[in-house]
Amino acid sequence: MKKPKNKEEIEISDYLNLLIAIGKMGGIRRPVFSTTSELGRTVGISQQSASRKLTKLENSNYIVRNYKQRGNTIKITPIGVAALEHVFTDLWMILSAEGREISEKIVIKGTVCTGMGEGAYYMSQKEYLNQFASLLEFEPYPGTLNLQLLEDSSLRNFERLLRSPSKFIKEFTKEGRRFGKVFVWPTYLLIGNRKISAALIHPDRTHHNNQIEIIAKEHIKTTYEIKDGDELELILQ
Amino acid sequence: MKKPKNKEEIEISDYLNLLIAIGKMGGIRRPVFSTTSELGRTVGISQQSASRKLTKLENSNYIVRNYKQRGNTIKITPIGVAALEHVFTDLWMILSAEGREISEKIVIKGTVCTGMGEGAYYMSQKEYLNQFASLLEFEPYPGTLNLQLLEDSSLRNFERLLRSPSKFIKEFTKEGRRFGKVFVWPTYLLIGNRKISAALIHPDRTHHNNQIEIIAKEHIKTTYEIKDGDELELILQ
DNA sequence: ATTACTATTCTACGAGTAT
DNA sequence: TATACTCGTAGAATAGTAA
Repeated sequence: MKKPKNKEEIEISDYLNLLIAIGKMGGIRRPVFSTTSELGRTVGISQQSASRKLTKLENSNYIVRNYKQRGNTIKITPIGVAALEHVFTDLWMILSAEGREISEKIVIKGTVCTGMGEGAYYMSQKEYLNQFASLLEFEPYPGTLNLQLLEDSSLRNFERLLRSPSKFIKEFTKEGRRFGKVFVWPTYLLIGNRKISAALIHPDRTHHNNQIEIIAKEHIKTTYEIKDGDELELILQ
Repeated sequence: MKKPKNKEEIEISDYLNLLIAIGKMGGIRRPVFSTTSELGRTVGISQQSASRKLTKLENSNYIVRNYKQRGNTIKITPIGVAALEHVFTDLWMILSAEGREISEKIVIKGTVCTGMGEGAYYMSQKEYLNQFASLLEFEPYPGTLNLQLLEDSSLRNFERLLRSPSKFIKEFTKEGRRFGKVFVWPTYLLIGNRKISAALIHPDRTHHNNQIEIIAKEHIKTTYEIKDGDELELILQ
């Protein structure tokens, strides 16, 4: 029988080592098998403490686990991943800040331009659209907004973004044609003083030029009266 | 092995929030001014706790600070930055892995050299030997193999290792002489295509030079016909 | 083997306060 | 104001052990 989940507030840093240890086993992508003794040994605490901490992580919905005969299968939940990503972002921000100012947010700035129409073609495939919808908080408009990156800092942030954690949609084949994997980073698009939920998408983590593609719920250009050459900012979450 | 000192050990995760808060103020690049009350408020602890934690961070060389009339100027030291980077790298690794096994091998490379014979002296104490045996999968030979680290990457990995979770053997007193705490990291020693279970031992998490000490089941030099100057690799688990 | 309970030890927190 | 001490206490960690 499932135990009742009493929502509990925990301080992530008290559990960071344990979560990282589980993550290193692969617990972010799939359930991994371990025991409280092994985990305790790994992070330098007792079996009992590991047990207690696992219980707390479970009650706070940071992990789910199934007890097997000799141990647990443990998987970090999206909530747990989000907590880890939050720490990651903080560290990224302060470790990569150059010069004096630490900006509260990581920003990618660019000017609106017109792409080759490929974005619209791909985004018109319902397999892509459905997957994007399941990853994001919105159903994207079947087209992309292209931004040309100008400043070095934006390019660097983009490169860094490519190496940072992301969701992605799976490749699929349709009518003999292969549609590849696409990585997705949820962001906000700053338009005037409005903050629009959006996502930066990119097919490849290892290559890029200075142009990026963005999807959002609406067709940005018409909905917000944006035209080529306008400068927009993307705020990473 | 150097005579172990009674130096203050801290667990980075207990101080992560505070270090991140200081980092957000810019404390990685320059000394920043703050008070214990302000820092406490920022991370949700009391002024007293912030004060105590700052003192510990200082004693562990994670920060330096100067007391002014109404607060401190605080700067995170390279050691502190390395600790933050270590957490960052861990998170980066596990959050960016795509369905694959996490298997980034961390390697420390060095050339065999002859130590001062202290290692053999310490390792000849049965209290040490017994404790090592209980922590490791083997009963160590009562002596150490010394490696001189040459490459920057090896030194960096060693520094990182020092800040990572470890087992340790407890200090003890014998015939009026104090034998200190020693930290232990199980590793593998690569000799040709053989992978020997070994352990890196070090008396101090906060200080090091470019020489490391390794223990294994056998006397490495005679068993594997190793001589001074030979280059060996240590693979961290 | 495990997990995780209870009892006990111990550490870390914050209140009060000296400087 | 500051920092940082002492100290009572809450809760975290571990030992012992049941299931």
